[in-house]
Amino acid sequence: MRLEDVARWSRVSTATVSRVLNNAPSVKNSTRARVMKAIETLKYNPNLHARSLAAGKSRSIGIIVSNLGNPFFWDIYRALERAARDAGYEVIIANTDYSSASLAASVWMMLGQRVAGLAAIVSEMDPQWIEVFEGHRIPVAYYGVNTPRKNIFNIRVQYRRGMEKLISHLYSLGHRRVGFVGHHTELGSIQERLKGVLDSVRRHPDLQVSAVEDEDSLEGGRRAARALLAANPTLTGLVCVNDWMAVGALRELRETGLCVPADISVTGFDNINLAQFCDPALTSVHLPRDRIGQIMCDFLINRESQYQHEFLIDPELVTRESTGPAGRNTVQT
Amino acid sequence: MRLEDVARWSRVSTATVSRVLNNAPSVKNSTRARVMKAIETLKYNPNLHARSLAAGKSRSIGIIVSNLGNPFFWDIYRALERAARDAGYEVIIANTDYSSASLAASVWMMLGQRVAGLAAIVSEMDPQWIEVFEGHRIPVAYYGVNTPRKNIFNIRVQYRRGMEKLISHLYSLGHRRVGFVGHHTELGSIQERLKGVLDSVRRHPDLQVSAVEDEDSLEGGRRAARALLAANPTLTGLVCVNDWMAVGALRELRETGLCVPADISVTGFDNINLAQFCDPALTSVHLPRDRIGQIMCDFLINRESQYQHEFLIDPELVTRESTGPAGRNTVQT
DNA sequence: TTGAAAGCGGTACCAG
DNA sequence: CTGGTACCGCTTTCAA
Repeated sequence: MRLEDVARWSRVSTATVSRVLNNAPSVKNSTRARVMKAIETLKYNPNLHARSLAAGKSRSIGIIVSNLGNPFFWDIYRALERAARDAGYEVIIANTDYSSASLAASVWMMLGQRVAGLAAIVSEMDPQWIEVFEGHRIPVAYYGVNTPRKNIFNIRVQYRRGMEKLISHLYSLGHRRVGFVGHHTELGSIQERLKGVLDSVRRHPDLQVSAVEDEDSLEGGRRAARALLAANPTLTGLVCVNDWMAVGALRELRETGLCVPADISVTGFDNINLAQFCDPALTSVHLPRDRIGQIMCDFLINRESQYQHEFLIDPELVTRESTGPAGRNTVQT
Repeated sequence: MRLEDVARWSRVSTATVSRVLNNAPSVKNSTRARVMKAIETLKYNPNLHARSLAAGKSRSIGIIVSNLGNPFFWDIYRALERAARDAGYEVIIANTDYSSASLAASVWMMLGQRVAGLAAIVSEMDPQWIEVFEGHRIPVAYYGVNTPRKNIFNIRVQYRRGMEKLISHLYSLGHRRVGFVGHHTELGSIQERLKGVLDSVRRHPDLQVSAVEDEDSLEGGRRAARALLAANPTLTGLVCVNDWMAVGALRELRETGLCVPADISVTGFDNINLAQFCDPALTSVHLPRDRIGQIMCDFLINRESQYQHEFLIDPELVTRESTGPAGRNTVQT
């Protein structure tokens, strides 16, 4: 079923059918109706490849994320998709699993698809890619690029400030020995969170921090918590790189018989919905996923975002049940 | 940067470059090397649209799901993606949000993309689509199509058996008044779960069931639980259509001050990872997402699945902490 | 308001 | 082993 079939059926040229398909204004109503009917009865379905090849562009924007299984990314995707769809665009997703190889493949694919714009929400985004994109003239919205760069649209979360808020919160509750549950710490934006922790340490000389890393998953969080406690049984607080892993950590603590927050406090990051649904509800720091998704889409499509080149986010502390005064593990001096 | 540029640079014809790109065996090593180098230095990136238009097919398979935000669907997607990638295929995702309109759009898009195969894991899949697909000659793997049909590959979960296992489990623990947390009950496969519940009622005449529905989300589960308890304060058990909503329900119960399972038992469905990470861990029924994803992909790509036309799954009961003997709410007769 | 025809960037068949 | 060259299905001038 091709354009030509529809054209023949409705006794017009393919050009006219094409016009109808694209709502060109210059088509007589009667012919338009005839063509529409043909499309209908023939169940014609345009070949998107041919369409974007001929048009030289595709009505779709791409989004690459590290781990869609983590609700944080999912929320951003949702917001971006909604905005894109409202503007008449499709969204193509790619998941990288924090793998550089996978990222490369995804980027390649997006480029091959000739997406109209690309949202890169991957902590493993290597600066080299930025140049590749510039060469391709395709607008890209980044998330979490830390090295300042001119002429790129970047959403930068002030992780360190977020982490500092969390750490200060714990410190003021009397915690002096905390563990950090991280993941893929070699990566930029994540590294940033760890730095936030370490900075806070410097600020509070009597604070001891031990870090461990595992994969970004419930199981990863659980294993990390286990490792941390095994090496350091007297920890009174667990700072997790994100809520997703924190939920895993909570599970491990429960298993061990430790009560949160009576015996040990736990903090997350991102403030995903699940943070309110786990037990105890997680103290976290809020990242506006909806906003992020919208802004990125807005930039990609309209290209005239009111935010020049960088959009800064200062995460806000959200205190819930998982943090409390340092309890029985506290050294009695 | 087009094929022709590469051809010119390496002093060969576009045909040869194409051969190199597709690993055709009949290319002299020296020329292959030259072309490769050209591709490399020019940073040539093939236009996927042109490619699949010319080839008449695309190396990608599509997957349509109802709610990727629910880990159940995510797990299936992951398995399918892994299998597809191993076979050299890309995977295109589409999410429908349980909306028929959205489903139609997704199907249309997949058809337009000329996917090599399609996995439809949507409870709202209307039988009419099956005919559309047959007209398009594209292999489709369905999940949860209940009305028996010849010549389609379908993975059918015996929801009713699963539900019966859950209900029997509760019944044997002394529960006689249970609530059903459902969602979109007008849809086929979900309807099936509700039927499972109702069937069990018939089997146990003294069992009372009240049902409520809400959206498939943590919040939805929570609201449903609230509604159920408000209308029926003496329930001793909550049967949820899936784990995702069950986690939301657990939250509500905790809020209300009810202890699970001491005061009220809760069951899920799917046995997603999160079921082991929530508190209390959920009693559920296991659905092998990995297996499902693999089998679907296998069928789509190799088309000679050892499973003829239907793959039946009999969900297995997994007992955990969220269910126990009917407690204080039990009527003292 | 409509049609004819030249591409868009590849693929693949047919020669050589 | 390599080149020439019809398409693939649709968009988009340019004329009519």
